[in-house]
Amino acid sequence: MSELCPRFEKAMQIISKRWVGLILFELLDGPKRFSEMESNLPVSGRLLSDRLKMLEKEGIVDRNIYSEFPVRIEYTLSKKGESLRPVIEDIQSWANEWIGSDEVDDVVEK
Amino acid sequence: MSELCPRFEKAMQIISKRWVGLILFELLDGPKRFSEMESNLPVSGRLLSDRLKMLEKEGIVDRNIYSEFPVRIEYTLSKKGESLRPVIEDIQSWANEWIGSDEVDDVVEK
DNA sequence: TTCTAGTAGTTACTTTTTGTAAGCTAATGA
DNA sequence: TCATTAGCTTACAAAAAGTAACTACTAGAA
Repeated sequence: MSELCPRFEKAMQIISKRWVGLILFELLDGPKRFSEMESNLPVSGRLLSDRLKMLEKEGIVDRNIYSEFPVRIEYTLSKKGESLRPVIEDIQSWANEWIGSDEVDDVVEK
Repeated sequence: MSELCPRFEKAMQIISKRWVGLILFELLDGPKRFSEMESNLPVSGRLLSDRLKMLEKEGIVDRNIYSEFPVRIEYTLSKKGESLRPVIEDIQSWANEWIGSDEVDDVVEK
């Protein structure tokens, strides 16, 4: 059926999953804790947990546990994740150039 | 709640909608007809139709009607759409560097 | 040893979105 | 009138997302 580059398809499958873009955007800024991301992003704990697990499984995000009191867990980008920086930055540039300030809270309709 | 750049959020909302990446990838190659995309991509007519309408509404895709026999309708990228080329090309590069040939048909699991 | 506070999730449940298949519309020219 | 091209609509099934309450772990206090 599809004759597209399968690696591209797989990459899109990961990156275009809902919330993944915003999670990567957060992490490009530096290590983040679960609760920090939960309050910065409009995403529920359940989905944040799902996405972080998926990204960890894909080798894009690292999960670091610090056995302090209370326990601290930080998420960071792996080398593979960090190398997505140009993608996110290009999207940011595109958005700045082409998305009008009046349409930022439009719902994307069919 | 969210303190992210709202333009970035909006851009991600468009780009990360399922199939949009693959549709843009197709159109970067040149004008395409509906049935051509339908057979090149693993997407059903209903969703292809939905996505093309959404992309047209967002000013990313142009719909050109040629009153020949039989009628021919071609989809092309607008200037706004064409300027997404770097994003798609970066994803392609990233995929070539980081997605192993053995994982291309993995399902993205939670 | 039980209590409480502070993370970091998980579970059970509901709602929304997506996907599929089949049939429908409209225009044209043989 | 019939086949062709291009796409739309409907009805239904499957998957994903949203919500709110709940659990697990640790450590110091009572």
